[in-house]
Amino acid sequence: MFQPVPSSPSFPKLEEEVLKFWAERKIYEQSLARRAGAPRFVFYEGPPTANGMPHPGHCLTRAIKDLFPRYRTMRGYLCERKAGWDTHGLPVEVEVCKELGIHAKEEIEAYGIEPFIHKCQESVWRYMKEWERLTERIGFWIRLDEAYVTYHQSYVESVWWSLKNLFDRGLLYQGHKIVWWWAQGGTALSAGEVGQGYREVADPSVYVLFPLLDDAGAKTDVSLLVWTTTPWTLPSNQFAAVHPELEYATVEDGESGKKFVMAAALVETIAGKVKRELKVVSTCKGTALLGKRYLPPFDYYHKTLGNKTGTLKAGGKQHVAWRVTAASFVTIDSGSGLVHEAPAFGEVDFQLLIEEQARFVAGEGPQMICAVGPDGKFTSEAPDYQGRWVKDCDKDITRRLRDEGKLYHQEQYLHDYPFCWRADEDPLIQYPRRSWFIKTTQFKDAMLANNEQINWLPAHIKHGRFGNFLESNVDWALSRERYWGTPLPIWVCEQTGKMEGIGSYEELLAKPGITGTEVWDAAKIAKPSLPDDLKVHKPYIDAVTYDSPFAVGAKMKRVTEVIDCWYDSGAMPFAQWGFPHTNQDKFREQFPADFISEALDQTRGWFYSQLAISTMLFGERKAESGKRMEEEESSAFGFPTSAFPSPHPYRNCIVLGLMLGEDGQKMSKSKRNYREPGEIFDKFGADALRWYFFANQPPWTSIRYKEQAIKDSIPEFLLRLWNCYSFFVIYAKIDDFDPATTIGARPVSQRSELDRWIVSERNRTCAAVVERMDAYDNFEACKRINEFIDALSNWYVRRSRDRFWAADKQSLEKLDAYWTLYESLLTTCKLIAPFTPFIAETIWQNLAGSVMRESPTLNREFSFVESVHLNDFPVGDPALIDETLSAQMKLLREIASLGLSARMANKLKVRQPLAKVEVILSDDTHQKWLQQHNELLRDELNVKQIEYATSAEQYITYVVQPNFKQLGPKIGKLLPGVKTALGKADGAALLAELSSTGKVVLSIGGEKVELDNEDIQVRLQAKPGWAAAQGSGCVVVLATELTPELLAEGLARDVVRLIQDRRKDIGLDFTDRIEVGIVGTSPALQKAIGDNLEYISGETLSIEVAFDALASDTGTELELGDEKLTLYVRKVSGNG
RNA sequence: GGGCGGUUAGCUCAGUUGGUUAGAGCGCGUCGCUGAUAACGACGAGGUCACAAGUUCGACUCUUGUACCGCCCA
Repeated sequence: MFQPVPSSPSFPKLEEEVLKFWAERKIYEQSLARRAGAPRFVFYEGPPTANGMPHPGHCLTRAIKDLFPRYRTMRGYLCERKAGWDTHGLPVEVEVCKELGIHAKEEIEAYGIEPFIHKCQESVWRYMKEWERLTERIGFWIRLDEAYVTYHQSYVESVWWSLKNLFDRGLLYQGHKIVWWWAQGGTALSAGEVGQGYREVADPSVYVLFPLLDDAGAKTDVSLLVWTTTPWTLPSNQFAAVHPELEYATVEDGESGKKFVMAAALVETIAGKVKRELKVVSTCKGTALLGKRYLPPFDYYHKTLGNKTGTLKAGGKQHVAWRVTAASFVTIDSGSGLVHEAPAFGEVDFQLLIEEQARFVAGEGPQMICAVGPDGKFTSEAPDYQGRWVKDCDKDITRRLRDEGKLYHQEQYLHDYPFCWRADEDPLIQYPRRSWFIKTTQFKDAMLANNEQINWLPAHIKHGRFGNFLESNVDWALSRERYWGTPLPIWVCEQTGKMEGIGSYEELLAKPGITGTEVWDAAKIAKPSLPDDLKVHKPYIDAVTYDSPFAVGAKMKRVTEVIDCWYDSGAMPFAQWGFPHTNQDKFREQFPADFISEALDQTRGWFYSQLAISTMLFGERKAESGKRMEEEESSAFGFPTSAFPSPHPYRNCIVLGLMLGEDGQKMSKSKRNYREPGEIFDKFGADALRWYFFANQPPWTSIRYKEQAIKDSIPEFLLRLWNCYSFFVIYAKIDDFDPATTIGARPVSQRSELDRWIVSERNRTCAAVVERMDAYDNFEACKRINEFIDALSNWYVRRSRDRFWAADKQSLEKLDAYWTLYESLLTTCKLIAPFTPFIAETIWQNLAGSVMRESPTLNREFSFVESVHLNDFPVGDPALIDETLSAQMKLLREIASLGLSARMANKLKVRQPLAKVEVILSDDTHQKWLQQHNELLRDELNVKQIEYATSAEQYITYVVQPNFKQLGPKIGKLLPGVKTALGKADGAALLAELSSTGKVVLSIGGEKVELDNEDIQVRLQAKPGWAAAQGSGCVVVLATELTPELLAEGLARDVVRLIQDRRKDIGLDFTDRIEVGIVGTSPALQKAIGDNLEYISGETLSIEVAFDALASDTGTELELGDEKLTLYVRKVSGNG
């Protein structure tokens, strides 16, 4: 028999019990075991970093990641879920630095790289417990004990293998990258860090004159008016850039007579700034200026290189620097329309240099000029400022230019500029650093083609944010000059500079003349607790050298860099298995992923890194000439690792929206605008949170975290279902309905219509949920589930109450009701299991568990399993779906609703019985069916009689409208005319014509239009003066006339209500008998009570109703309509 | 500055290839039920669908522009 159900359960507490049950019975493992050999549904876990506390945003990610694997498992797939942790990278180093109270790289080196690395390794697990608890508590089934970890040796070696592969294919190269550089700390900052440090500052904005040179190289009297906001970069000037399509003007300064070139559109602006007249001498397009040479403001480089030329690829020669070039980034929003270019100190400027270099024959183009050292101070190449911090020199440089007459104008320029987020006073500078790159640009088309095949949710990501990002692909700057990361596995010959890629530690050890491994051995002896994984990390790996194959006697030493940790996570599809060194079969089974999901911020992160790496390693390689990689690797791994069909490494990707805090701001720890996940679980439970995520909005909308909304999931969904469940168990226990012992359910076809209806709704819902969930649409699926629970609770149970309360415990109708509700609850459990796994399990345990325990025989019939999550997902039986019945019931509910609406509008409360309602249908298809349900409607609407009117002209008018959707494409412009004509015509007459001739002919603007039945739609409109309500296809009219009998009945019901309220107030049991006294009533009320005495007594269990005070009760003053009365209620002792 | 997304009821959000009465939940109001009961249910008020132009017989929906918000990048 079922266990009693608490009416107001503590969901958090129930959930904890479910967690215990899952763990004890190994339900997750069982769910996989049941699918052994089944087709796989591959899920990849995007590794979180465990060195920060999880917040509600992470809950969403983890909930979605759980939902679809659970669903697919129930649908029959084998879905293994391997956890993973992202452990490398700057954020980890920063955390450790914070702890140590240091920041600069020099400080780290002073502290010692070895102990620093140890601290990093320990730090990555700082919040692991919290993460694991969150993961388990939210019900995310994933193998935490088998998690992949990016710093583990096997993982690092997989990454090495992939990098060696790229290196061997010539796809890894060294170049320059302009980075945001913290000169004082000697380190580059990541984009995230730079973003944190923007402040509005006023910088000098200077307009400098660069005298143009003639063809012979002699100075002319015309200059370029060049703009910059970083005067300190002027000594490193290489070009002046114009926009080729802009209009430029040569102007003459009215005061000084100086002539210079600037953007024509800015002449007025500049004239205003200098408060002088600028006379336009001539104009030309930007293209006309291209190639013109000028004299830079400083001659540090110009004096030696000013006349240097190089050979162009296109033929001919050109000066390498100090000439006008074209750049599309030049605008007329500010400045002069000519921009000073020092390629060393800006990313776009550097790009321009690269493009210039590409125009020249190799080696003859411009070399990068840089008069600034990594410490942010001028080098000896700018002797006037040598050793001084560049920003400090802005003033001196400006003064000097003014003194030399090269400064045309100077002002302050307000803009956002990044500062070091740790050291507020240190402005960052853009600075070139040597860096390793991956030639991703070579795979742009392949990546785009791969992307094309991915199913993105929402769809706009494919060609929007992600597609655009791929279109503007630049080579991946892979290396980081840091400490805690996967070491770049390139060893370089100290003599020749030639390099080799290394694919594993073993491969390294096999090299001839290996030395340096003792450094690790010694460290391990000194500190035996060190994880062995550290031996492939700095500083130990750096110590390992071997004999150079390129020069006798020379050693191979590792380059110093580590790699971008995004590469680590992007390598996860194979590195999680240690592929190809181990687990080649696992990789083969688990590639590519069917499903991944992360938040929007991963577009340029994990979504990209995975796609890029996979495309390069496993994509088609016909573009590459030379080596036959496919053949080579086929033999090595026993199967080709290349040319996986697109898409890979993931097929479906849900891009989650960002979650904002309660105040609409980004969630941040310091603002405290969210609650710790743990508190949410304790207060509301994981199911409430999950349902809020799944059912309140599509997962990709950015949602504002709202605690109230999480709380609302409880009454709106969990409690509503719980009430149905509780209702069932209460009465099943009263009636001894036990599926284990009660005779079996009758076939659905033999049950009542209401039963058949809810069975149909149930099967419809299952089919719809499966359809939506297969399309990764949890939002719509939840909506369907919610509608079903509503139908179950608000119609099925409500309309079945009489049957549950029937006296005859063995009546078939009653048993049908129990069986139908029982089955519906069981199916609902399965249906909601992936969404709200806890409540599903709790209910299942009681409803199915008792049968399993008590009746093995019956259980064979049901094939109950010990957890709801071991079931197959219910897909719905089309044979049990009755669309007609569904439509009929919907109409019936609408009529009831309209009736109530009409009552409300006419202030006829439901307690007041009415003689009659008339229902007018625009379509009588279901009329007969409806008439069979008059009893139900009479009850719902409290009326004596229901009539379906045939001749209804007295109540309604027929509004005839064109069927826009049908007619629009056919008659187009005539439609408004048709609409007007139909509106003006007599609707009833039109319909009569239509039914007799089958068509209506109208003349619109001289054109004849013939309409048939399909071309029009009829709407009923209630005529004023009636208590009526209209819906889309029907009108309900109330008879408002109240006879004395009806009024008396209404009063009697009022009295019943008052007595019942009173019973409740004085805490009577529902079986207690009472005596009632009513004083101060009018004759009318007395008569009403007298006439309905039997009804009143029966409803209220009164053995006597008198019009006197009762001695033992003080009485309660009440109002009934306009009347005042005093009510006395007294319990009759001995239960009457 | 560029890219992407958003703006619908007091609040949080839906709105399916353009079709003429734009929905839900919460909150609010009115009422009902009183054997699911500190629940439950019904009904209602509340919208110039951010603004402006355009395409169309017809625009919340498509196009363009503007404003504001958010994210990413510079």
